[in-house]
Amino acid sequence: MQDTKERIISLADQLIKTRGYNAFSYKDISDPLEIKNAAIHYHFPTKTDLGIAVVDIEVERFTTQTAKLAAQPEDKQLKFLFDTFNKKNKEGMVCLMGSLSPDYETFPTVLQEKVTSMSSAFLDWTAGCLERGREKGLFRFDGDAYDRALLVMSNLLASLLLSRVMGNKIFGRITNQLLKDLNAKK
Amino acid sequence: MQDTKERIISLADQLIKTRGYNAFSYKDISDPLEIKNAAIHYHFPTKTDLGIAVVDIEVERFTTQTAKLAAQPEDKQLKFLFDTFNKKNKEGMVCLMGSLSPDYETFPTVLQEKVTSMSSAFLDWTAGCLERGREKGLFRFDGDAYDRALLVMSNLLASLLLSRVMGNKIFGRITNQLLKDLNAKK
DNA sequence: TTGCTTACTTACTTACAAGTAAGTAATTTT
DNA sequence: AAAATTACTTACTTGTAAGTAAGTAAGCAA
Repeated sequence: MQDTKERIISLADQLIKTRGYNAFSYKDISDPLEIKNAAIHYHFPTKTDLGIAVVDIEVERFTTQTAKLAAQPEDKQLKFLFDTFNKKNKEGMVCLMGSLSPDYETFPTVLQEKVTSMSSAFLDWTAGCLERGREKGLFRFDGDAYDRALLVMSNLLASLLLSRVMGNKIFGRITNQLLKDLNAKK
Repeated sequence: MQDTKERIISLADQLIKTRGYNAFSYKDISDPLEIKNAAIHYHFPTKTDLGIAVVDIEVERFTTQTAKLAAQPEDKQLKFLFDTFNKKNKEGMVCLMGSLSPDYETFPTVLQEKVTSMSSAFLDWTAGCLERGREKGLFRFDGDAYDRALLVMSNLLASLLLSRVMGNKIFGRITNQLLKDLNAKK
């Protein structure tokens, strides 16, 4: 029955990405899973513990997925990142960072630190990918790779947020233009 | 005593931009203003009514401010937009769009519509500014002006969110690179 | 000067979020 | 076979969010 725990995390993950951390309650999880709210407290004593688990799983998933792609050319690797966001957009979700960052100040320190280190992990990977890709002539951009990674991440993150408000075609318009700008050709 | 109403809106605006819509309560307003929560309900029967007022004021402020700048060259106009965001960053706030969009699905339709039309107003203005600026040779960018406005808005919005999580120097790194990219020179 | 409106307060209610204490059935360990 | 552990449920408690009904003091209007 260990998969109750995984189902709780998975539903919490969904709820955060669709409605936001401060807008979901244990009832939103216990009802669909047909368990009692105390069962959630058994696995995750506090909501913060659950939030931490969601962030940890997200980072793990990102780490294993990107590790699998490490041998591929950097433009393919970056495409994986865009595809991940595109999938979220189709599902009506925003990314975990986009959902958690506005609520950051309401979090206890332990959760804030998790969010910050998740953000670092994403940015470091993206910066590395862009840097190596530029060296190989796969990308063309000015300035520091880390600064460019900040721009790319912020565009991806915000494109999901704007899509939610302005309709989901917005996502493609932003990412297409973003990819064109990075493209080495011409 | 009409300014109680204005103080309520102003505090709600701050609370949304620092802690998020679903994380503040009438008590967070009534305590510092030294009034009773029922006094807020007198002016704003529901929390939705208060949210709508906050959005309306934001759009009004934007409209009057940009109208004042209409005669200036477009690069100065765009600088005003960046300065506005820079000010929020210094105050530890995110923008209203960045705060409200993740919670969008938890809003009743009337508030959703307000958020969407606020977003439209910002994007339309930015697209117009970029388009005219490009024609005059003040900006240099590829593609549709509206698509470019989407990129600029998404970078500004997300730079405040990322700054919150990664430290507020992030804002300058993103916006500097963004302005360099748009700059017509070289 | 009576009545109406404005801007509140007092004192509730209802609902629900978060968490806990104690118990239990099923499995695993010793 | 007894003891401990796992994965829960039952049945609470505490706190707070959102909203409301009824009252009131001050100002103005006829």
